[in-house]
Amino acid sequence: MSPRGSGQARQRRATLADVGRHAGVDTSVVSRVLSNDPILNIRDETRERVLASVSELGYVVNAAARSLRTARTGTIGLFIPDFANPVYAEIISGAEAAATARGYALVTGSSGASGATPQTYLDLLGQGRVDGLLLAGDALTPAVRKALDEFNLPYLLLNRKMRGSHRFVVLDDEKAAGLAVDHLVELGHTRIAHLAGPAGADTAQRRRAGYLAALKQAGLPHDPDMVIAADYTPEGGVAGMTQLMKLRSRPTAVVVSNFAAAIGALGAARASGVSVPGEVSVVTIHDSPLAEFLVPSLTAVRMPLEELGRRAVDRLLSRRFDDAVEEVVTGPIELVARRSSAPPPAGSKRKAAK
Amino acid sequence: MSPRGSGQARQRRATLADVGRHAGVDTSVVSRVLSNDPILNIRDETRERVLASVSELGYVVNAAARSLRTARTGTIGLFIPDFANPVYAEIISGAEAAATARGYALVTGSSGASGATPQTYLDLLGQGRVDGLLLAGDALTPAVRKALDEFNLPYLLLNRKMRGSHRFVVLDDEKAAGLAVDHLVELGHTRIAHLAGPAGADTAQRRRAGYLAALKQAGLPHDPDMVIAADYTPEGGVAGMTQLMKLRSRPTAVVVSNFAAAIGALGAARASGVSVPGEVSVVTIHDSPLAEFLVPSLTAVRMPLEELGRRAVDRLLSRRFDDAVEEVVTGPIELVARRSSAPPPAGSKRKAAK
DNA sequence: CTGAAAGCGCTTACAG
DNA sequence: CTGAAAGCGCTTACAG
Repeated sequence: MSPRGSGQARQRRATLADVGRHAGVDTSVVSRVLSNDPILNIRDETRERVLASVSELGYVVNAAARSLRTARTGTIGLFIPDFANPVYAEIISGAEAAATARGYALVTGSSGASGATPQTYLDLLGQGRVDGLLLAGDALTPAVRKALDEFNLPYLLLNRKMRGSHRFVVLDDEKAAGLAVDHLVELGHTRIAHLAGPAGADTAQRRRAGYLAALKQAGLPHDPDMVIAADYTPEGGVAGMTQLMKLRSRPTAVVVSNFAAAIGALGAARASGVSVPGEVSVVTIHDSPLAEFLVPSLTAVRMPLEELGRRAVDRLLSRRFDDAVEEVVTGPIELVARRSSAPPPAGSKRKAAK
Repeated sequence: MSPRGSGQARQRRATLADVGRHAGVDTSVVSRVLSNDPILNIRDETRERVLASVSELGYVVNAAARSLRTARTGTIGLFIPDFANPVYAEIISGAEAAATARGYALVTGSSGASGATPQTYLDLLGQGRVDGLLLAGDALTPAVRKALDEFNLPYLLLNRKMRGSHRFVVLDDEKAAGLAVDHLVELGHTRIAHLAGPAGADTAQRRRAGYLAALKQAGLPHDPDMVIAADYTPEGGVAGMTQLMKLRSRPTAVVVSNFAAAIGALGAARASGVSVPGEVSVVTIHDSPLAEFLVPSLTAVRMPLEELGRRAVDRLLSRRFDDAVEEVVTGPIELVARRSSAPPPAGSKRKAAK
């Protein structure tokens, strides 16, 4: 392992040939026994002997040799922009479960880590280390796409649609935003703002669309001042909320597109002396174990992120490369009501009407 | 890639032989040109021709073939218990940077994911997919250890010491806890409690030791009632803080061993009607971008997690397998003072004395 | 049916 | 010095 000191040879691992010799059969027989080749005719007694040798010698297949021979690796890669985003923890969990269930290894890497330029990870992928790729966030740059096409490497966009690509698995972000709006409408709100995500983010666009559709459905007017792009960060939420609080006629409720931004929004409201939910209700998309512990605890729309990871792996593994995959995960989306949402203040109607 | 439909053969990728043919040289020459073999004597003109063919054919080395030949993979694995713990995001970031800088790929996996039993990932590792392993959390169970020894696979414990293992890279948790105590002592606190982590966690033990040492250093008595084991979760913090608030003679400050637990502790204080920092100050170990946005914002000891990841990779790659590695990362540890810590309430001296 | 052989794509010791 | 050949450890089509 050491770049220097090549010595210290690792104890040699048992090979198929070792097992064959030990059991007195050909290596091909061992291989077939281990892969349960239905064609193989072998006496039970011999099979037992082979298996005993395998376990006695501690034989484990050599992935490199198998992969060289079969041109498959049994590994799929998942690239995410940032391990710090808790959304991905759940996605990874589902993806790992699905990969494991199918006998694949899932390796996760970050496409934006310090020092890891896209080229770095492309080099790795181009070397045939994975059979397919799940790409979240902005991982599919034009350069990456070109390389994937060149390598003929199957891939699927995860939680992201992209112009010109017909291979993605996403959540029903429209519905999620709609649920948030519906909840606020039921509480009696009529002036509902939206802290949308960054302009470039495709999830943000779909949530925005869901917000607008739900407003329309409820017969509420759409005020463009009430929709503000905000980064998916606490700072983004602070900036957006601060702007909303400066409006002549303030919203009585805000649908925030992202949990981190919602934390910032709560902070900004507090800083401006605006009571939540007394003066303004806040609902966020994506729940988190922390939501319960914020002040006030945060009403959130829970998304089926594990299911998203699971479905993405399943689709990647079960489709031929050139098939289109355009799937919206149908897992349960539900609003978890907590303290940050309540009926609008008594005076708000009048205020809005003036 | 598809388990069914094997057809749809991927376009064949260029091999060394293709490049050699294209450039009119032997494959071995191509290999040597690409690896910059200093022994190789070749005319500049020929070298250019080879390189041109490489780029024209889009040749990329086949990792499986290289790995089979060299018995090395150029990959190291990092196993963490849980992607949802934000501490690991920073560690991964540092580890990826270090691995990339050394020409290695870092693949990250979770040892505790649903469905991924230890055996599952052991099988994968045993197949020779990585040259070495970084293990965080509880990943090194006795079974795992036995297997690693059997496979002669180099590994290093990350952020964890373990009885009987002399291969680890950890942070200076004692110092971190000490800084937290020192900060509170400077503010005038004399009754400083500790929400220690779970009994089994080695980081918890070291933080506890640092807490005790700092108390002693400050000449403060150690009250066993003031040290309470608490899970590294918001719920753990709630339970621990609730217990502390019931003490006859309450602490005026609490050093919490973990950020998630600190969030729970703040919640519990609020629920009990105890003002932070008015009645009790809270300091946590590990900073987070969220600390700023909690109510009150949370004083935290910032740890060099990226450096931990970086060092672990460096040590794993530069040591021979049987060398002992016992390293405490020396990166900067610093206390970030925010609103959750303040001088003790005026009456506290009297109260403590009664 | 079954065993022996070919060959996946590399790297590098070695014969010339 | 340099090119050709061996061989890493598998799997599987195929000859017998």
